[in-house]
Amino acid sequence: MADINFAAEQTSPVGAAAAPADPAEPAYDLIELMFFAYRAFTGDADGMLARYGFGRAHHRALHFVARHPGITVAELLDILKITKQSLGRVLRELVETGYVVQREGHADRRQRLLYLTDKGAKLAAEVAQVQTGRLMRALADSGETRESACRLFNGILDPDQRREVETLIARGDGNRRDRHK
Amino acid sequence: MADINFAAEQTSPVGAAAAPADPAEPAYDLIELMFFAYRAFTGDADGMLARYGFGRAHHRALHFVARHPGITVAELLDILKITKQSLGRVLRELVETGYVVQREGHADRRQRLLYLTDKGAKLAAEVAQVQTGRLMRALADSGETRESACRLFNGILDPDQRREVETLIARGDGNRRDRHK
DNA sequence: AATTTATGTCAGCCATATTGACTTATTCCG
DNA sequence: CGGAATAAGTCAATATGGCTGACATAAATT
Repeated sequence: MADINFAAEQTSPVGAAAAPADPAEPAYDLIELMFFAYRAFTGDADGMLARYGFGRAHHRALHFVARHPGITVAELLDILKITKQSLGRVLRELVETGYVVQREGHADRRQRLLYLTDKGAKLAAEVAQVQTGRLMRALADSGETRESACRLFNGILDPDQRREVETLIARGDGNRRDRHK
Repeated sequence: MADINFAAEQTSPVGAAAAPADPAEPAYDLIELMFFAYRAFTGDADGMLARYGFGRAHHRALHFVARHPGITVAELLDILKITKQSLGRVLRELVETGYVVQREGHADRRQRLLYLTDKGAKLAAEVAQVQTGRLMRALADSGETRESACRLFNGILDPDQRREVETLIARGDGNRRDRHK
């Protein structure tokens, strides 16, 4: 009780508002907006997947299999940065319920290549569509461009991860069946 | 096996690259950048707190107590959107290890007002500083302004949450002891 | 005095993650 | 060919952070 931090009571009388450009000043606005924004963002997927008895882990697996049809278990582990055991349970459930199928690798028959079933592709697309709606609305309401948003998010990554993530996203885009024009 | 989704193999021969302005097109770039960026962002706090035997839940409590000294348990629950039982465990550990103290409410003696100890304030500040560093580097590297980043994150929130979050952040800023100018 | 509110707590459950050890099938390599 | 390495799967135990439901206490409100 002797060492309570009386921050609130010790404020100086002169209150300056937002935007402290001082680099030593904690960017509480950005920190907290990140937290609340991400919670809202993942809430979309959480709610939709819960209706099928799945959790966040299932969604992540579903999403990246949707984006990289034929991905191997090892590659998926590398993206998600979880253990084989954790992914194993989730993947087994997705296979048992008919959202994902595994096929033997062509070149390397030890591999289990992952694909979505039609049912899985439909669910993944529905979730992606809702998330896209939220992000597009955010762009419209904020007046930001998609390019600037991408640059900002990319900048938040560790510098040595940026190239890797860019490549991954580009690779996913290359797997699209619905490319037009 | 009959209903595998052969998305990858069914692509049309004409591949258009990035930036589809089509609103019906899933914004996979933004969706995945959100995921990777948030993981990197929380990784900072996770790593630092783990050295003290704490997890992500402890960090969140610590952070919001730092920002709102004298906050009540009910208010903290409202911010974090978790149950009393979940917060209770985390809070007890933070109190037992001397990072948080509870004082009886002045007006309402049922309340337990939460404050950080000096030790707690130091840890919270250290984490906030590292997160701020990441976000400031993101702004610098992306060429975006802090204002545009805030607008974008705010836009990701549910529209009816935006005012509430803005108010919360402003209230936290009002509790700063280190306001200058 | 009765009710409501703020907080805390007990007990149990679930989801997601971890580590470590081990198996099986297959490929790679000397 | 045969041994080592690799891809995947599995068993068992553990930790964390959520949850529900039920209940207790003290203080405020009516």
